[in-house]
Amino acid sequence: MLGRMRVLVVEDHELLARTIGAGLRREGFAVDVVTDGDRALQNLDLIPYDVLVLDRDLPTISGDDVCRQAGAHGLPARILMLTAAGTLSDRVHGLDLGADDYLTKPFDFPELVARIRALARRAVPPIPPVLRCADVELDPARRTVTRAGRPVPLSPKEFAVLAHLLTRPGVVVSTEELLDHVWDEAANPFTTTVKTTLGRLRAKLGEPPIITTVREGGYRAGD
Amino acid sequence: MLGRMRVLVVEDHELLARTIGAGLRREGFAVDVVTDGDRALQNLDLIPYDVLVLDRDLPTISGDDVCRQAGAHGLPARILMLTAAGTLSDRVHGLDLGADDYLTKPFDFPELVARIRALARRAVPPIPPVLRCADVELDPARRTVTRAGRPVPLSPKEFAVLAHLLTRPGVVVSTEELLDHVWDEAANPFTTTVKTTLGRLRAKLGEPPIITTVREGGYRAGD
DNA sequence: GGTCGCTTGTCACCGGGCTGTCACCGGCTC
DNA sequence: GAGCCGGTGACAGCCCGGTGACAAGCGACC
Repeated sequence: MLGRMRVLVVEDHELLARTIGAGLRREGFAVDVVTDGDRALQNLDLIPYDVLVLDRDLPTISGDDVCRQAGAHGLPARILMLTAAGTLSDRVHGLDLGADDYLTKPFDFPELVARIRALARRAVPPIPPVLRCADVELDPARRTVTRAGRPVPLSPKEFAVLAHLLTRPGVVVSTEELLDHVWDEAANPFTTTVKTTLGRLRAKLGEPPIITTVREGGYRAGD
Repeated sequence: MLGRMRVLVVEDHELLARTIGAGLRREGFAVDVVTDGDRALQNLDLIPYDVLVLDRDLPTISGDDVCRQAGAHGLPARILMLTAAGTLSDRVHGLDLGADDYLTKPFDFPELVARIRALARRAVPPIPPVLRCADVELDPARRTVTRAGRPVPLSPKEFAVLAHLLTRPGVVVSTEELLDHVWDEAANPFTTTVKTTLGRLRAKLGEPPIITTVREGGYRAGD
């Protein structure tokens, strides 16, 4: 990766924070260190960090909250969460909150560096964890869809199609692309599978329509 | 992110491979499963996967080699490596080879799913540029045309003709060229199809005219 | 193991809008 | 004024997409 990578370390344990900061600087990163969530959010507003190293147990504002707000702001930083040795569900929950990776304390420093590098390689901003379109919300982590607050039960295929459409609202997605990404090799492109699935999806979503058809083109959600 | 969810699982232990495949399909991913590195590379050439779940210990071609070659090909897939419980340096090495994440066996299935989701949460493909001419805008991705901000509903043929003209503003496009690019081989060159379509297109675009006619030459948009 | 229910792929059929064709008209050029 | 060339309105066939029905596959549950 080109240029210096900007890293923000958020860690309330001061000694640990300094140690991490110094170590990362020695590895060539441009590092800022703050010790609480308020400062973290302030800095995030000002500086386009590449990676955010975030302790989960913070005073005032928790790491989870920082994570959520960072996601909501559409901030470009990749998030690496530091957690105390916890349960599996804790760890999974962290990822689904919008973190891109996590590391359990205590950790070895080379691993932290390697993970930061791996994160910085992903040049692309993360997507906020919940997809919205009008009064439809799709939560990838919880695998749920609601319309006007009411749950809409969807089958796996229907959910995948809707998720695919909602990632790029307003963009027309062709039948071929849907077959490529939602179905697998076994899918027969000469059948009516896609349009049938879309019909069922539309029926479950109800009125007014969320998905429009573009003749000869494909389907579009939103706008 | 979740919309694009094509996953290739490369795992030589057949039962494990099947289990992972079935589980991921139930989570809504489009999954292909192969059991060796050769097949993996073949599939990677053919299909644009989003995430590659790669066992490190493979027969014939090692996971490391697949990883390297996938990286060399500039393939878009994110790589999640599965490793036997190994040393730290092994794990770091995997990340530096180009893998984006790793998981040590044995692992819990929910964690695998969470990590794949985290990986799939990634770049949106670049948006094709919007074509403009005076107050007319044509967005190829959204398949929309607006005039002075107001949407102009066009049929597929009309849209294709306008798009073709707008890609080279000011250039005269002959009827033959339009037939070649917008219509297919079945089009009958001795009929009035093109001029009829152009008439309808002009009518929908309204005043002032965007498309001018060059007698004996063809049509031109803009300039 | 049997049965129920859900999901999903396939087929047949329908309806509507797109589009190709034709006839006719109008303007420009010899 | 005749000959061309392009524009326009009407119309009919057709193709694309929507829908309902059905069956196979697969878990879940008893």
